[in-house]
Amino acid sequence: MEIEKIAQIGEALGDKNRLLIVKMLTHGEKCACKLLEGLEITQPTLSHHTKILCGCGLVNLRKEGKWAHYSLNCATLCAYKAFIAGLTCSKSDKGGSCK
Amino acid sequence: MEIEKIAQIGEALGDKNRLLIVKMLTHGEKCACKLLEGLEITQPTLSHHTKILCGCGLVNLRKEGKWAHYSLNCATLCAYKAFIAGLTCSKSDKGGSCK
DNA sequence: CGAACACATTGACAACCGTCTATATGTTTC
DNA sequence: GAAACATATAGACGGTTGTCAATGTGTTCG
Repeated sequence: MEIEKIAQIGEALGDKNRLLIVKMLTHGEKCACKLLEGLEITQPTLSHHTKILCGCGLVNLRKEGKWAHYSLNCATLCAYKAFIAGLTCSKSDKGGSCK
Repeated sequence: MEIEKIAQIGEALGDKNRLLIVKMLTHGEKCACKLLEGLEITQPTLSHHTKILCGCGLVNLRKEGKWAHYSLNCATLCAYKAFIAGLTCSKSDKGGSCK
């Protein structure tokens, strides 16, 4: 994965509300209305954030009738995890383990 | 670590040049002049980026004479790694392993 | 001291961000 | 079809961002 893409994901994760959305989605797929309950923002603002999260590929959207169901995109999340995990603190820190 | 702090780190990692700086620092401490060589930005812009990276605690600064030596802050990096690694794709994804 | 060097700070700029209100789109239900 | 509902889009707002040229600060060396 190119560095621009990683930066884009980092940027998406660089907002408290989007981080909260991602955290909520770790418990499984959720509709926008459920996400909204857990946040202190208006509905259009949530829509804006979900668009950014989908835009960087971190979140999937499944439309069902009038509902929008959001879920984490495992592939993208894992790619980001792998990149971050690969950041070692020093040369001797083999594998980047944080004991 | 509070969610605001994680978001701040994510934001710091949400820029290509800062990501490149962090990557360079995984090979050990480096002075600003060395970092500058690996980037296509001016010296003041680098200074701006290092300030942001230090500000969120991801990077350490060690001054030695006229040189500024930068290195990764293991504690902060590991805390961020732990948070990201803890983001699971689904309930059944125990431990968030990305096989 | 004075020059050269490494880096930080200032101030400017266009571009972008997060947020809101208002409104539109599409769906379900009566 | 009309009303109610779930979500998206548009437009506006102040604030922030990444970048640069210019300048300042502190250090080293002749």
